[in-house]
Amino acid sequence: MGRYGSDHKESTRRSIIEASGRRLKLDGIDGSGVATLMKDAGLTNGAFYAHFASKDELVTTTIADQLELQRAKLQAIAVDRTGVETFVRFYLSPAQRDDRAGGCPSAALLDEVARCSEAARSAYTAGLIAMVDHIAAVLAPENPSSAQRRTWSTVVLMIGTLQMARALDDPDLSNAVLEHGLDSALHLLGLDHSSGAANRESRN
Amino acid sequence: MGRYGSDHKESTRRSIIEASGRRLKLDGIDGSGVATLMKDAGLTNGAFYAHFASKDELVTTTIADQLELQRAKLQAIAVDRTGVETFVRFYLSPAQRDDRAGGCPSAALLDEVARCSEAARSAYTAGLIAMVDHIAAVLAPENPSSAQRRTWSTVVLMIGTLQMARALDDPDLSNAVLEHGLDSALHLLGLDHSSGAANRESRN
DNA sequence: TGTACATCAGTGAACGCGCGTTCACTGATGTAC
DNA sequence: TGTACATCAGTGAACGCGCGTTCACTGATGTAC
Repeated sequence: MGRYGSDHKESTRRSIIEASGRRLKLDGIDGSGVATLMKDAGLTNGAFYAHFASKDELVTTTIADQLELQRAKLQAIAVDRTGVETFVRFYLSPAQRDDRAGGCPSAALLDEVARCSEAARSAYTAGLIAMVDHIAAVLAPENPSSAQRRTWSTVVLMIGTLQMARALDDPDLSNAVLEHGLDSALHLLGLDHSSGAANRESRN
Repeated sequence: MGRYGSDHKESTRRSIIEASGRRLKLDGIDGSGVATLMKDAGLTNGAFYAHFASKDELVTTTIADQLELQRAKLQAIAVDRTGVETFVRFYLSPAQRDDRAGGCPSAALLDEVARCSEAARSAYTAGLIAMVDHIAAVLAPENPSSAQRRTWSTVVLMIGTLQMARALDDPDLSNAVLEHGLDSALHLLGLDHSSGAANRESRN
């Protein structure tokens, strides 16, 4: 054996992936260089290729890891309908909007993922399906597929809302878009406590 | 005067902005170099700085231009409620999804815009407000502000849906997400012709 | 127990390349006389 | 009318820099004998 413990390399690999998750979400995929990613993990650029065959392999691995982390968090919080609402309210909060490095990978990277390699898009697709399936199962335990439509729509609404809230340079408008998105997300999921359109209109 | 007509430089500038619109949407902002942008416009890199002070200035100008083009298109199509529905149906079509270079600037660039300069974000914000205001005015002519909530939510839903449809690597799932997004967008706008939740459920 | 060697995660300089930007120059036209 | 000059959009080479990637080397440890 060398000078390191038997699980040292694996733990280094994990620290690279975790640092990469934060950096990619903060600066984007094209905006993050290998040297910066390694520096974030406390290493120098040369060690990178002992862990990954290419930057694209790290990107793919990071996307899969980020979605898995988010799925675990979703599963812990969204145990029932009230839990789903809690998750949605947290997701569409100013705190989540302002935490780019620690927040949702989809909101930070979705349009870049669309330009990524087949491997990265495949990892992303698998991660998203897992989360949508979980939400649909909570909303309609007896018949999850019946909740697929509103679940997919709500997920893309939430992602789009967070992206928009980050892009707009007017803070009041950004907050308003978050609130509108929250109302509509809960409405699409059937989790709003209003009696119909008249009630919703009155809140505008 | 030099060897060119009096409006030659202005028309060259326009051709750079138009080529830039396509290229930025195709390869992203970080993914598009000045030399490529100029080559797309039929020029060499050196001429760039006779038209723009920096790449960021072109990006800002291009974002403003793209949103203005989209606003003009929206205004031409969405003249009444039926027109809004036509616009939404076109937006969430496979053809729009597959036309990245010619399609929606928000769907192609929204998460990159969030990382852009203040000037670019400001141009984006102004462009989005103009479009949302137009739609809200068509939906509720007597009281446009009452339609702001559902309009903003629908716009972010549409953008998120198109991004997701482009990121997913399963064609069937991508099509399904487009269709779910369309149903939900029309529902949020009050343009669906269903009688309620039961009808929507049955379509899943 | 002591010494020579193998291991291997990590270092840091270097590769060729494309980035955003600068600049001396080109050359077709209009103007001056 | 003919010639010298000014104009200026566009050219293309070059700047320093950071990119993704490669590689000879380091050095602390475990193993062999």
